[in-house]
This record gives sequence, structure tokens and C-alpha cells, in this order.
Amino acid sequence: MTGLRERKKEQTRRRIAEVALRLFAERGYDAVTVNEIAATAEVAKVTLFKYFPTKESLVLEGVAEEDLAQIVSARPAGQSPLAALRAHYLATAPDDCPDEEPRDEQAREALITRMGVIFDNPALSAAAGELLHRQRQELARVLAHDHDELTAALMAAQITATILTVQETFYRRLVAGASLADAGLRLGSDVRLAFDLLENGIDPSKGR
Amino acid sequence: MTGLRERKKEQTRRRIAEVALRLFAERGYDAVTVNEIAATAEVAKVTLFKYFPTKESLVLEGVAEEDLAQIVSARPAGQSPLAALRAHYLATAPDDCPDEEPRDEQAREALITRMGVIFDNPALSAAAGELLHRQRQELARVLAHDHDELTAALMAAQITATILTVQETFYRRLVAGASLADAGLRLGSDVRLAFDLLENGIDPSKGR
DNA sequence: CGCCAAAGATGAACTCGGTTTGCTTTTGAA
DNA sequence: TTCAAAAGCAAACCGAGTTCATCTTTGGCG
Repeated sequence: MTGLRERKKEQTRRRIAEVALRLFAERGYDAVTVNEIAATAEVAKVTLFKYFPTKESLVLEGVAEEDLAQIVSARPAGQSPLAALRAHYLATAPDDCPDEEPRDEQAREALITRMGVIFDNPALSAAAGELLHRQRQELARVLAHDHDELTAALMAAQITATILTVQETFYRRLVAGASLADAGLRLGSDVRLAFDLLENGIDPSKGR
Repeated sequence: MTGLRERKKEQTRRRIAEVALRLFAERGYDAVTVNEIAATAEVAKVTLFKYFPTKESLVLEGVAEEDLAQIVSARPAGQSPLAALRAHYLATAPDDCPDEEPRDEQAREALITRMGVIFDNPALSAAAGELLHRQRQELARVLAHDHDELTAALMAAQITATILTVQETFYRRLVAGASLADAGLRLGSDVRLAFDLLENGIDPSKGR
């Protein structure tokens, strides 16, 4: 059922996203209007908004789409939630980006460009954080199976905050020019450090 | 130097804020336009925006104004950052709200109303979280004195996420109808639980 | 092939948050 | 009393996002 209609839609969607990303990267998120994007992509503004509900979504689409709650609730019996998450991030970390699996060089570059745009704009970074924030609630719900409500909420908050920080660090290094290989290598040890901190707590004896 | 001018300004500002809060509480944040608020408060829209930079700020002003970085960097020698924060929140917690010190019943009620408005609207809650997020960066800077950068960033993220969660829990209880005394009592033990979790980590043995 | 209903695209007008501009009123200090 | 600065204002403007009525494209079907 992949008729001409579907193909055209997919094509239009991609054209809009590409144009938007290019313009954002060239002149900054705020300096580009959606009217401009629509005109450049040769669609009406209303059409653009049928594909992407907001201007933000032009950039944020597909970012941080992991389902933490799912990872935790699908973990093998006997494994702690934290161990499951650690394993997940260690598995995806060393050779690829945690958010997506860009197969080719081009997709990688696009992802890095996108991250550059996001980190360049405080409102966008905040919105990206919000995406994870929503997962927090579901994660808390799953964790509440084994803990009281406040503990579950606290755990979920700490976990999502930690993951966000690690991802941010990783992407900032990439945007700052580190090679993907280098950043990937450091990501592995970063994940370990982050989860150790989560598991063992903030040791007061080190805090002078 | 508290001339007529200053008094009038303060008065206008308060009138705007009160009108806004009342309308928001009556009909919800989204259903009230700033034009309406301005008209009801009998000022021009442009005047309203001279007092409050955004619609959000009509509600969020004065919320979460604590300076975490300050608390940490001003701690007595030999005390860990976490201990300083714990002490601070334990001190303010039992008998009053962490964000402000409403002296009279009226101010308390206004605060609760405001929190009700905030928690009623996802975008507003998110914005409130953003306020704390900004403190995160400064807290990380201070913590970086004693830790490497990633560790400091992770600690700051976990700490702010934790504090936000505790505050949210507290206010949700209030909005849900708990008496201030009850909520305050539970807040004390909540703070202890939260900081214990931060210090000791998420114990995997409890995570089934 | 030709027909038609449904899906999709469109431009124009609209709402709302926020800003700019150019002007009048109010205030406080000399 | 005078006058510059501060404050207020109406109206026009901007950009994101929506509504609506209209027009085009597609694909299924006889």
C-alpha cells in the first residue's frame, strides 16, 4: 500500500525537514521564520504545520525517542532497573549515538548539525529536556511497582536527569568538533561513571 | 525615596498580578488572554508587559528563587555540599514553605492558588522546572571546584531533579487539599528520604 | 478509460503573545 | 513654576499557530 500518495507525502515531509535544518544551521533558529521555511520548501504554511505541529518539532523530531519505562519493565528477571538501563546505554554507546543509529556518514552529519542547532538555542535545549521529562513520569510509574511513590519519583527524576546530562555532554563534545569515534569512546566511560554515581550516591567524603 | 511614584508603581504591579492570578484560577491559564488581564487591571497591554516580561512571569514570579549555588559555596568549612543543602531544606521545611515565607493566611492561600494554577498547566510546570534548571548550571560550576566536570554536572543534575521532585510532591499535596501543617510535617521526612537517596544511591538490592 | 469521493494542498483571514513607535500625561526636583 | 524624565497609552506591527472555504490530486471502481 505504498502508493504514489504516500511516497509524495514522505518526500514533502523530508524536504521540509531538510530545508528547515539547513536554514536553522545557516542563520540560527530564531532568525528563521516558518513562513520562510514553507516558502523555501515550496509548500503553504498550513501544509507545513500539518506535517510538523510546531516550529520546535522541525528540529526535535526523533530526538530522545527511547522509552525508558519500556526498557525497565522489559528487563530480565532478577535484574535491577538501574542495571537494565546501564546495560542498554552501554550497549548502544560505544559504536553509535544513543538516540538513533545513523547508518551512513550523511545521516551522522545531519544529526550533529541538528544537535548543534539545538544546543545553540536555550529554548530548544529546554524543550529537548522536556521530552525526557515526559518519560520521567512513566518511568516513575514502573518503578512504583517496587518502591513507594516518592522514592519512585525521586529515582525516576535522578535517572532521567543523569541520562540527559550524559547525552548533553556527548553531543556537546561532538558539536565542539570531537570525532565521533573519540566521543563514542568517552561516552562508554561516561555512562559507567554516571550509573556508578546513581547507584552508589554522592559520596560525602569526597565532597570536602 | 519612597515617593508617590514608587508607591503607585508597586500598587499597579500588585493589581496586575492579583487580577491575573484570580482570572487564571477561575478559568485556567490558557483560557485567559493578556488583553483581558490588562483590561481588567485597567492598564494598557504594553504597560502590563513593562511590569511582567511574559505571560508566564505573571504566575512564576517569585517561585523557586533559592540560590543553590550560593548555599553550597557559602557552606561552613568541612561540610559537604549535600549536607549544606540538606540542612537548608530541613531548616525551611518543617514550619514553612521552601520557596517563600508567607506570613499571613492570605499570602499562604495566594501561594497555594498559584501552585494550583501552575500544576494545572503542563507548560507552566515545565517552565517552573526550567527555573531550577538554570540554577543547575551554576551549581555545577561550584561543584566543579571539588570534582571533575562530568561528575559535577551529574551531581548538579541529580540534586536539582531531586529538589524539584520533593517540592512538586509537597505542593501537589497542598493543592490536593492537605493542610499546610500536615504537608509540612511530611515534607521534613520527604527531604530526609530524598537526600538519603542522593547520598547513598539507588540500592540495587532493593530494586528486585 | 472515465468518474467520483476522499485526501491533500492552499491562500486568506484570524487569534494571541509580544514588540515598536510616536505621542500625551504625570511626577518630582530645581 | 518650570521642565526633563518617567510612565502610560493607542495603534500598528510581527511571528507562531488555527480556521475555513476552496481547489487539486489521487486512487478505487465500474
